[in-house]
Amino acid sequence: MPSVPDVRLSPTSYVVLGMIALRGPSTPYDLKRAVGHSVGYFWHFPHAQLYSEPERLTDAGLLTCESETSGRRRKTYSITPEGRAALEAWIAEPSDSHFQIRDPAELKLFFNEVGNPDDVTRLAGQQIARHEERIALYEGMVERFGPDPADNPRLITLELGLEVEYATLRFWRALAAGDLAGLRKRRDLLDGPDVPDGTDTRPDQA
Amino acid sequence: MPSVPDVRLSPTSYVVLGMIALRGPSTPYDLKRAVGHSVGYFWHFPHAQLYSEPERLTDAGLLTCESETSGRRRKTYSITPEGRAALEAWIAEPSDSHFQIRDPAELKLFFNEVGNPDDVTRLAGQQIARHEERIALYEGMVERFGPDPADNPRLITLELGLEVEYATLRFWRALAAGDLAGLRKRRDLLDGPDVPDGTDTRPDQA
DNA sequence: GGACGCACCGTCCCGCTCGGACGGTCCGAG
DNA sequence: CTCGGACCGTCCGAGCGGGACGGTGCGTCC
Repeated sequence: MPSVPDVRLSPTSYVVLGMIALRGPSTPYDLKRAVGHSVGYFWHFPHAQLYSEPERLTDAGLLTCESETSGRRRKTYSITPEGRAALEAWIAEPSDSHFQIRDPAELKLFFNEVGNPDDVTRLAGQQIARHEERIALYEGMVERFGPDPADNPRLITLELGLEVEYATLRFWRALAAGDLAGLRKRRDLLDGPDVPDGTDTRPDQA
Repeated sequence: MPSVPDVRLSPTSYVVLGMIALRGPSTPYDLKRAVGHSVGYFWHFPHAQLYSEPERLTDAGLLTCESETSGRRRKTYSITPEGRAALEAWIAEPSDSHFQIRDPAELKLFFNEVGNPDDVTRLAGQQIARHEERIALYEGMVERFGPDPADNPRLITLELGLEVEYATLRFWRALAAGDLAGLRKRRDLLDGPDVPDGTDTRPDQA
């Protein structure tokens, strides 16, 4: 196996690698569309990177590139055994970091003290609408593929997306209704009132 | 009111503005710590930006800067009326974008087909532990401040964080147990089995 | 059937982001 | 006084982000 120049593989790298592994040889534009209606829903990747990243990965020996000569300039990338190995290694290795939720609305909520109170109400209304829309979208997808995740393993991720969307929706509805206590109560109903496990990680100062 | 050179205000900008609005005059290091045990939990901001961003904002007239002369070089930033106005305007204005969940684990799950099946099991186990830890941390914070969000409006955001953490935890537990159907069932129990509202946004191709 | 219009596709650019390395500062212990 | 370690600030280089721009192919209309 030829030695691979060490490159930093970012999440973007793995998305490219993964998409090509799942779909077979692809052009950047293929990737753009594939990402756009799958992982793109919860993690946005700007399209320009889907052009530059495969180049990097080709240099690193994880992809090979075939340029079309006639007509529209177009490059088709395929995954190499090294690429597949790198992808599998990443999947198998323990995850390094906790998730991030990048939600401007959440920031606005946090800083709501400086605005005026009914900003929060408006914000909540907006978020409710937004998340309802998302849920309808996701539910539609589930419906079109059948509810059984065995049919399409990629749909498992959709289920996670739905769970999070519903949770967020519940939160904003409770906030709009001024009933956060009810939210907590319903949560306990599902999970039991006790904190799960509780390693004694001490929360730090706030 | 002096005219303000137009600058792009990013979420980072508003975090800086917001933190200074809430806390009063602060040094970048103050901001770093304040962010670190609040918004930093769900949206990571690299510390270097908390030094450079206030500079930008000062140029834009949204902050003022006072340098300490003696001892350690240190700059204390305060918010100007223009800064506060910009912040309030942002809070009031409708949110532009949907949240993003940047979770490497979610990506790994999506690409699980290419790895081997028990990678998923290991992943689930890891995530369960990770989220339980987080929940314990957050619950600890809630406890220290009392459960009544009226006591501290900043804690409302914590409640959202908890809701999302619990949802995610439920998902990974269900996945580990091989019972995603049960997950869906419990969700219906909370929200009713019907898709909320459903604007007829058609899901696109998959 | 040439000219036009528009969707499709690829590239470039520039400012910001990111994380880590590095260096200075303060304070307590030895 | 000196040393060490926590505290604090700056710098740098690679990567990200998103929008502008330009080319390509195809259908349409005169």
